[in-house]
Amino acid sequence: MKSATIRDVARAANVSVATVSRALNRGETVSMPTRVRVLDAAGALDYVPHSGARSLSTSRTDTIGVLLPDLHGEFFSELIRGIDQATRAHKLHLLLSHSHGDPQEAMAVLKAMRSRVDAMLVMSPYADGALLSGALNGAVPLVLMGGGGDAGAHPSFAIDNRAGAVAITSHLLDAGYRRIGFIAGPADNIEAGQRLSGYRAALAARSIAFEQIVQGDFGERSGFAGAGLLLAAGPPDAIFAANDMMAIGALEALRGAGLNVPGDVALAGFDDIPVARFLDPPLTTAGVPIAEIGRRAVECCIAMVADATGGPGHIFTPELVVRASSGPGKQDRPNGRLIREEV
Amino acid sequence: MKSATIRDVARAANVSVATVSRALNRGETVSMPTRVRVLDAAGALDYVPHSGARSLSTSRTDTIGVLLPDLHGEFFSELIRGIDQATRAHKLHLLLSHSHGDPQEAMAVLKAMRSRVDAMLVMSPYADGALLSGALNGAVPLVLMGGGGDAGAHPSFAIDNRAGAVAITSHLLDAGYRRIGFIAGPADNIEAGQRLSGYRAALAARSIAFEQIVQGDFGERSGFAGAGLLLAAGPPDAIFAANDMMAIGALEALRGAGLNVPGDVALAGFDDIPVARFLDPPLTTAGVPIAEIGRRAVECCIAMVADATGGPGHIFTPELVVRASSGPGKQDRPNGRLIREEV
DNA sequence: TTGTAAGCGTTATCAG
DNA sequence: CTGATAACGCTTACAA
Repeated sequence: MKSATIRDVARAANVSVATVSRALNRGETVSMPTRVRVLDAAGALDYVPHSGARSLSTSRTDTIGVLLPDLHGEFFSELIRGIDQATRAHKLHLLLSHSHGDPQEAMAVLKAMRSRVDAMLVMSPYADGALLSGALNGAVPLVLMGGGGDAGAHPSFAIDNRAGAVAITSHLLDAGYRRIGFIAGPADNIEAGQRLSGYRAALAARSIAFEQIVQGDFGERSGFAGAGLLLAAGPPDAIFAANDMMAIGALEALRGAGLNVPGDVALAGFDDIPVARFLDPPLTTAGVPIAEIGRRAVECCIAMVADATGGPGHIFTPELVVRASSGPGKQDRPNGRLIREEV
Repeated sequence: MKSATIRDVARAANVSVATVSRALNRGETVSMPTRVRVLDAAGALDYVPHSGARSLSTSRTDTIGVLLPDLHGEFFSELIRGIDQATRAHKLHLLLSHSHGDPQEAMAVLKAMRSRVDAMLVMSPYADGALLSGALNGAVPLVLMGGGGDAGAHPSFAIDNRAGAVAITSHLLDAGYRRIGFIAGPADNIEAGQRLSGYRAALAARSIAFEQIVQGDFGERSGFAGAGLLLAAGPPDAIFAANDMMAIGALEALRGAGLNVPGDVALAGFDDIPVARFLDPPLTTAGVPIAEIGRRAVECCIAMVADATGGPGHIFTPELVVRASSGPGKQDRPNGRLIREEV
């Protein structure tokens, strides 16, 4: 069925298209009777304005574009949920895309989205802020999420990864663990770098010499492999994975090696994705208000569309979430037996 | 920076706008030199076509609209990933929204999206197919995912929930469990209903009288509560949750009650979300090719845009995925001791 | 309060 | 091979 246009409605209601437009939008000056006629006609014809035509005329799209580095896993699921909440609350549409971390692809996507959105919300964990700005070229406001981009030029909603990693590492030290291995995130990922730096800083602050770092990529699989490497190198008594997904993989590896968590090796992650509390044992992690970051960033987008400044963004400080995976270590156990031996 | 238009490019390249358009699109008939001039000018001006204007002219948006009942959890994360893969492969955009299962809201969203997309991909687990078709009113092709909608009128990509539930239940029976409790999904959810029906059918087929059903809503929390109810009613020796999220909640409840899985109570879910294999114990479940459903559905959308029919859709048969959570039950254990007593 | 008409940026038709 | 020009559907001065 061919869609009705504003002309059809005008004809049906016996008014001009201008009157229809006025009656349907901010009907400043339309008499009650005509307004009713128009609304009835529009309803009867099942009229829906052509958004392209409208955006051509108003140069607004009522759409926020979102570019994420990935869509995999609960972290992004949460983030999208927060973003969706906010866009929906403001009756905006959500155009979603991702770039497997490839800057070239990210630029291409940004250009492709540019004419379809009022603002862009980008999570780019790489040092490509200039590229992104270039692709957008000031055509639409840009709001950043995560540590990447050049936060000076654009509002940025990020987390204090370093502080979070310091908190986790210090917590493990406080709990008595001394040999703490670290499964790092992707090498060129800014947030991953900050977490690594926090791990190191916390060790240095206590003059702990033991430091063991393996490379991961934020995926479960790499957590599994990373834990394997750490174990092979002489088991640490705790493993700190730079995100929860890798911690899940590490947990699997520890289990596979017949090691008890936290009895033999304690474990901690980062992000506090929803499933973290349902692991066995529940995972100690750095809690990040994932959905809220999305919400706030969208609201900043909206503000920028309105007044072009939109405010400064915000850095969220992760909250230390202690669960059983970093419970009492070996040295605290009664009579020193390994828990797994008791099974 | 004000965006350049096709006229700016035309001026810069010393040609007409028609030539620019031809050179940039399927440039059937543009001489090499002019084409180069146009491309250069477009590049220099950082020209990006105004998608609204284009869609006004071509009556295509190069966008697929996606409406999901929810965005929460790994199931939808996976689904979106599959959808995104396909849209990206075809250089289409992805307009995402959701409707907390509220049919009225779903209709409103559909109407709002209608003029912005070439096709709609809807997962509606409720019996509101007619409403959806009504909201769209034939303006754009509609492809369904999941059991809802009226699959007769539109291509539908769904899973055989009943067969999956029969497979899980039969597997539990084969493993020696006789008192199998069921945590159901939302009452009005069609897929949930099919799973319930499969559970019952499998019990009936073996003439098992024991049947215990509690109401859930597909969320972790309801799985936790549901398991609590089942335990209070006299512990079953196995629990089958209608999806993995509820199984995760149930696992938590069992753990909290000091029960061993599968030693005291076996557990099974449905969907095989990625995290299922990382639970402890890994979860027995009905494997559904979540991402593939998304991909295939998008491809069907594309086909429908092209030739208006797009083919019949597809019913996927879930695969029984047996993991440790439904391992040997009590009766198979050496000397009949509860495993948890050994701990 | 209502109507007329000028854009908005593209594509496509039709001449040249 | 290229250039005018008419849509496409809507909003918004400007007139009436």
